[in-house]
Amino acid sequence: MVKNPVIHNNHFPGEPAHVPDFTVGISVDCVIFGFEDNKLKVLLIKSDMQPYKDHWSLLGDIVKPDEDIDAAVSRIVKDRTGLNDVYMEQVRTFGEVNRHPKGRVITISYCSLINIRHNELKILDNELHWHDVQEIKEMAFDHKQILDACYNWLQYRMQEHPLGLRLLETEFSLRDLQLLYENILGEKMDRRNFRKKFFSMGLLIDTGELENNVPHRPGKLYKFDYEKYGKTKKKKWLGIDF
Amino acid sequence: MVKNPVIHNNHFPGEPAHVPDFTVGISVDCVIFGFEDNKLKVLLIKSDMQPYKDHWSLLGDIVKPDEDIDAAVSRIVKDRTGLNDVYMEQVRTFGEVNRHPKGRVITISYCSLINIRHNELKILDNELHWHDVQEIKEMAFDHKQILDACYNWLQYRMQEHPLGLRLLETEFSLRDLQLLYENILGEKMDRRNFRKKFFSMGLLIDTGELENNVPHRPGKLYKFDYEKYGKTKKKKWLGIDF
DNA sequence: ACAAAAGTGTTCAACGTACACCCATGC
DNA sequence: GCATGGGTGTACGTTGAACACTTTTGT
Repeated sequence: MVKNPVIHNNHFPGEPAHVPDFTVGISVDCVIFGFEDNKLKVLLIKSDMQPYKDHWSLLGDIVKPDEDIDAAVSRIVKDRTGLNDVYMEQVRTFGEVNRHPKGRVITISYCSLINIRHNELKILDNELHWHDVQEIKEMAFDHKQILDACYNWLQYRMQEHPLGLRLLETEFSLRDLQLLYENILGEKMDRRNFRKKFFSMGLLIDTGELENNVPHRPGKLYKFDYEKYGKTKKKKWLGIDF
Repeated sequence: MVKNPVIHNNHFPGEPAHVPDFTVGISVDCVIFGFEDNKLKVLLIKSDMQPYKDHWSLLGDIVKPDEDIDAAVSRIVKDRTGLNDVYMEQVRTFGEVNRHPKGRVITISYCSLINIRHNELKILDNELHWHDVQEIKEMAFDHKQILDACYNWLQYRMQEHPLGLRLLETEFSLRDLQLLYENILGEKMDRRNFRKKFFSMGLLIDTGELENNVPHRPGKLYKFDYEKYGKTKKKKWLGIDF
């Protein structure tokens, strides 16, 4: 499927002298995380390509020739979840020669975090739905490797930045927040220390509301102060502000 | 230069159903850092492509159709510096539609760290040489943006991991090490605290040698214990051990 | 009354930071 | 003997970790 794999120049340019005329496909693959029932979930569909038919696959597509990479990711997320302006970040590019059975395809992986209840799945072909990240063993292509990289990325990043909040409802209890951290990081935490740490950031707004329909003393509900957070000085990472 | 930009399917596959037949170029760009005269340096050549002719450019090349991405980077580094087995890491992929004047080219940027004295520059076309990172203002394509991302990456990473040592001679004084950190991070540090911190890692081997030809009391020379470092438990980051 | 989780402070250890003096060498 | 940087220790503040009891609500 690689056509005319001929390179027309060998002069070691500092940059390509022209676009070569062999075909390399560029795709993006989206690891869209959600959180529900105290479990980290990822949105997958079934592959219909041999030899991976019926294996689970990330949501991906070819990047169109006149489309920015981020735009391709936004398009996929929008088409599948109905959501615009989703939090997303490039994680890593995978391009082993034989990673794709139909030819050379290099894929740029992105991680997105969404609230699983504030979206509605669309284009439900190939059994699009949410899967427990912990249960996933095998996947099509090198998608397990990509998922692992994104999960690992999430674990690191959420220890430094309040990313995880995007997985929760806009109003949440500190219990919700702690369970989110405990489940994604895979470790129990001390409730007092956890609360202390979050309050000391000064970015939680007490809504005045309480949980309801809980069979115990209801906890306070908070919102995250995105406005204040936006004004705080942040370190840069790979040229991007957080 | 984009040929036949036609996509043959619109069925939202979880993966590309086949490699599309429009041409997208894939390149790698290498930010090869060195350190000399207390300055961080990067290896650049002049571009000979309009409209960037005579602008400085990173070392890059098209990824060959049967070549892994890492292999392309190794090839470029080897061809330019003569070095094998250089430390390198993928940083980020850049792919704006109009980033390249000759068509759609997506580039995967890598950062490499080498000892500027333990290599010999090869293929010296287009004024290949080392430049002070601090002095670089304008570059060809989006290469300034790539350089900034890699510099920022280096600043972060070297605060967590002893990467920077790869920029020094195999035997170095603590003064060398501190100057390296101060220059790359752009801040003065306390000598006693700096030494304490490095010694507490337990990864410096006293060679028994001393500096010579210095107009003051000579400092001890150390080696880094790569063997012991290799055995220490490390955290994972994007699926890669450090 | 009981079950379940909310809410709350203190102590200790580890770590980072600030800071000043004597020592060895070259000139 | 003087200039230059090498080499060292202590005190303090901040941060993260460990740890238990009272309060509020639903059943």
